[in-house]
Parts: sequence; structure tokens; C-alpha cells
Amino acid sequence: MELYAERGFEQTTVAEIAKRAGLTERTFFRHYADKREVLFGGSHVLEDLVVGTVRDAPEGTAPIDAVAAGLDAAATGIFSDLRDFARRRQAIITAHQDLRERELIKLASLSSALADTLRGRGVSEPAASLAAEAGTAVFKVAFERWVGDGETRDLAAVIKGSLAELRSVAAGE
Amino acid sequence: MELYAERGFEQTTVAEIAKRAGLTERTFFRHYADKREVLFGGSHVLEDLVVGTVRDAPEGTAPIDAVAAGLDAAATGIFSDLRDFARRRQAIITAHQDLRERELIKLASLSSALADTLRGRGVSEPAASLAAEAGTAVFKVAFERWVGDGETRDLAAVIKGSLAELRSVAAGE
DNA sequence: AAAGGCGATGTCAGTTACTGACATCAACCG
DNA sequence: CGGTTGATGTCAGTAACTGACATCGCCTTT
Repeated sequence: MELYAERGFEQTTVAEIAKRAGLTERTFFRHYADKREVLFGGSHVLEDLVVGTVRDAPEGTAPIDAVAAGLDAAATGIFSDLRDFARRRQAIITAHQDLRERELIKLASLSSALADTLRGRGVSEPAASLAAEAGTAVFKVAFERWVGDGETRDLAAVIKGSLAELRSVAAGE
Repeated sequence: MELYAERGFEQTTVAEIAKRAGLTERTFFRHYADKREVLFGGSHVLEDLVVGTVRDAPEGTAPIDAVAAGLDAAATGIFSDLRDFARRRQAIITAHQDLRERELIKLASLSSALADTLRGRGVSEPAASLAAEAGTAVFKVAFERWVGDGETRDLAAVIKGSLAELRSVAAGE
């Protein structure tokens, strides 16, 4: 991340990363599938926490509420102390299409895992997929706001507000 | 697309594509930014139609309804005769992560353009972004169903049904 | 018709991400 | 002490992409 921030993602070669890490280029590729993946090692932690929370939600919880509980758990359990880090990381990601693509597929993976989990709780299609997609959409919009300027609330609060807004929007207001 | 279907995306080299097209590799890259972009030339057509429809929606239309009108226009105006083509194309895309990523960023671009358009119509944030994300989520889920097996309705009908389902889900049912 | 400009294409050389095959080496295990 | 195993290094190769320059056909202008 240091190097990506210093000279930009495209201008950083894997050879340079490996050198600063005291490793070989070949070893780098044994740890990371590609140059982009370096910035996304934490995505499975997010996915596990969100999915686990949804899975353990009380029976009878509405799908969208279960998803909301999962997102809230992630906001308070992972991101609460990481705003500065998230901002630095996000500045790098948004500057390069390749990284934006990778971020999107991580979110899509989260959405897919959420839909699987909801189906495991007896939610049928397409409700499961739509609840999962709606939840990740809320997370995406809220996260962008949270790392942006002029937002003082913590992530959990922004998510809560965005979910309420989605409810209004979906109701046709 | 022929070559990607025959031997797979990764196993197809740009040299082979250029040869079959009777061109040089260098010329290929003058027409397409990269190997993946070949399959996404139509995405700006989709975006233009959806955005244009939203822009021209009657004043006072609720954001989600304007977006729904845009998606409906795309379904009837672009995809109605392209189901077979869409299926062949989608089979290639879903088989390769690189292509899935590219597809996601095209959808994200649509969502972003939609949000801009809604803001142009006076919708404030985060309602504009959420309506746009919700709309593209509906499109994504509906499109997947439409190209999948056992779906006989046309795309417009699937979108309509998915949107209704999203409304239920968002309402907490 | 000649001249000149311009857009599309070809040619060529170079960089760099990524991969497979094999060697090495250190820790651990029986 | 010999052997196994997992992580790393070495090396050579492929293919995506890029920049610089040449060429060529078409169109305009004189």
C-alpha cells in the first residue's frame, strides 16, 4: 500500500513490491494471486462475519433485517477503528479501474454468500438474491459516504440511515 | 465470441482473434482497450437508453419508478430478440473471473450514470444513489433469471416481478 | 491532376504481469 | 541421523499491452 500510494498502482511493479518486502517476485505471487489482491486480503473476514451473523439471526427475522444485522456487526466489529486506513486504501482503489473491478467482485461475492445463507434459512428466490443485493447496495453507498468528506457519524449509523432511505425509495417516495 | 466459445477465454490469444478478423494485433488494441472489452461493446447502448428514458420521465415520477421505466425500455428495446445471444455471451462471462469483473463495472457505470441523472432531476443523496443501486440490482437479478433455465417470461416481465419482490423485501416481509 | 493532410492500419521493439519446472533449504519427525 | 514437508529462490517462457514510427488510401484544395 505504501508503494501504491507513493507512485500509483500502475507505476508500481511487482518487482519493487517484492524488493521492499525482502522477497522474490515469485514468492509474491505465491502469497497473492495477482497485483490487485494485495489490497483485498480482508474481504473474507468481512464476508465471514456478515454471513455468520445472518446465519445466527433469530428464526423468523425478516431477510432484510437479518442482512442489516450482519452489516451492523461488520461496521462495529471491523471498521470502527479503521477509518483512516479505509480512506487511504479507498483513495488508491478509486483511482484505478482494475482495482474498482476487483472491489466490485468482492462485494458481489459477499452478496452471493449472503443469498446462499438466506436460502439456507428458508428464504426463496428471488427474494434471497434481492435481499442480499439490496443489503450490499446499502453497504456500498454507506461505505462511500463514510470514507468521504464531511461525514462524522460512524459506519453503523450511516448504514442504518441508508437502509431507512432505501426503504423509502423502494416504497416509491 | 466464436473463439472464446470454442477454446475458452484464457486459451484464446489476441493474436488468434486478430488473425481471424484479418487484422493485426496492434489494430485490435486500437479498437478494444483490452481482451475483455470485446464482449461489452453494447454496454453504452444500454446505458444511453436507460439514462435517456429516466431523464425524459414525467416530472414528479418517483425515482424508483423512473428507473423502472428505464429498465423496461431497455428490456423491450434491446434484449427482446437477443435471448440466445445473451445466453451464449453470458456462458462465456460467468466462466471467467476477469469477465465477471468487467461486467460488474459496466453495471456500476450504469448505476453511477443513473444516480447522476436522478440528481439532475432534483433527487437528493443518498436517495439518488440508492434508487440507482436498487434498480441495477433488480436488473442484475432479473437478467440472471432471464438467461437461466426454466424462465419463459420475457425480460420486461421478469424485471417487473423482481421489482415487486424487492419492494416486499425492503418493506421487511 | 497534383499536392497535401488525415485517419486507419502495419511494423517493431520493449515492458511487465503471471506461470511452470526444478533446486534449495530449514524445520520437524520418526 | 535420514527423510519428509513447506516455503522460498532461480530460471525460462508466454502473452497482454504500449509507444514510436512508417505506410497507405481517401478526401480536399488549388
